[in-house]
Amino acid sequence: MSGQVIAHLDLDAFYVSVELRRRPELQGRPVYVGGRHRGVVLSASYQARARGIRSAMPSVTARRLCPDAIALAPDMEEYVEASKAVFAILDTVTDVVEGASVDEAYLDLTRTRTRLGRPEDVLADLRARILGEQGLPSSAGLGPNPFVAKMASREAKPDGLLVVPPQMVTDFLWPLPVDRMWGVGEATADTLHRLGLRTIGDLARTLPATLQRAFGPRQGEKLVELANGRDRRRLMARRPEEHERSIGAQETFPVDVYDPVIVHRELLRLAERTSARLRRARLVGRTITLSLRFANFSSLTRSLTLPEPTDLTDEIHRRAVCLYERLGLQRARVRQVGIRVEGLRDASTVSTQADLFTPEHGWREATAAIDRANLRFGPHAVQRASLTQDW
DNA sequence: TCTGGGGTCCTAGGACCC
DNA sequence: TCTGGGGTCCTAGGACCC
Repeated sequence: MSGQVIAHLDLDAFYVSVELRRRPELQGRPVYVGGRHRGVVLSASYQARARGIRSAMPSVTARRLCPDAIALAPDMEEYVEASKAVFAILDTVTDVVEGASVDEAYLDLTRTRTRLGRPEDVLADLRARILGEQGLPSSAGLGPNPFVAKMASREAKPDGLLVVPPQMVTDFLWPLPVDRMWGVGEATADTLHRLGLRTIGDLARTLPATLQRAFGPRQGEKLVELANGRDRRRLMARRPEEHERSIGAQETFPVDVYDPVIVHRELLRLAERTSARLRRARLVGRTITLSLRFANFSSLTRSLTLPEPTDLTDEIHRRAVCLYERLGLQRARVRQVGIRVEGLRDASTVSTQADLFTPEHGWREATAAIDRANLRFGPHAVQRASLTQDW
């Protein structure tokens, strides 16, 4: 295990940085990218953060905190393009680039020294190229494993580089507050605080059995391992979308909805989005999950597993509606609905023979035609009639 | 007009099978 | 007369990440 050299590279305020490339006049101002209606802040400039704006904060709260901040609507296509360009730069350094999301990646630099020189110089050069060629600032961390590299890049932000040699790992980690640790969210932090544990060092020195009682065997052990700077995970050379285990879509209504007819129609839209993505990825899935969030923010999920996997809009929609109807909701105020398909397999491994003798056959042909038309003429060129009606 | 949308992984109970 | 044990699948929920 020893001797690994892992880097983590993370683009700073990614969505905002992409926007600033094309609107340089906003540089230095409090700017955030966020959903407009019932949305949250997706990315905030450091000037906006100085005014208290944080990602995942409701947009209305951001506006209240800083009325003169500039709010921008997200442009995901642009961000995905920028992300691809950055990954192309990372690919020039090593074969082992593990994309963790659109704006961060792990790189294995264990074997690049003879070819490229010191890892910290490689990283400095990468950051300079990403800034020079793409106009995007980034931060990077270097450590003996992915977790330490990630923590290092986090502490290096913004626009920094932090190297944590193996013998410095505990000196680096242990003074940090537990809630800064990757893998510790709000719920875990609350429990740790109740146990009197405030720093990662406190956590590292706690008996594993104590943590396993509080968090379960796996999570308890994981916390102790990470707090001690140990992470045995091996990187995989791939993009995040290359190992998808589920595909889904969800939508929050502009206003809470009572009418089941509106929910049914939204489920059709979501089934269409989900199944189109399945087909594009040439995947089929067996388990269909319906999720609901209500006005009071409580939520539930219901799922069912089909005998054979599917990628058909109609099948997914029908099952989702069935799950919804089975709940027997009366006058529920629905805030959000979602559909997710899991148990994914390569579509080519699944026989479609049976379809030839079932009514589904016609649907498969029709669906393929709709997908082709939408590819050529845009996503909404061909839609089911019930989606084109007004509410 | 508080609280998105895309995901991953873990837990836990019951069914079912050998 | 109490009634094993393990593995896998299914379902529901929850924590976490960006």
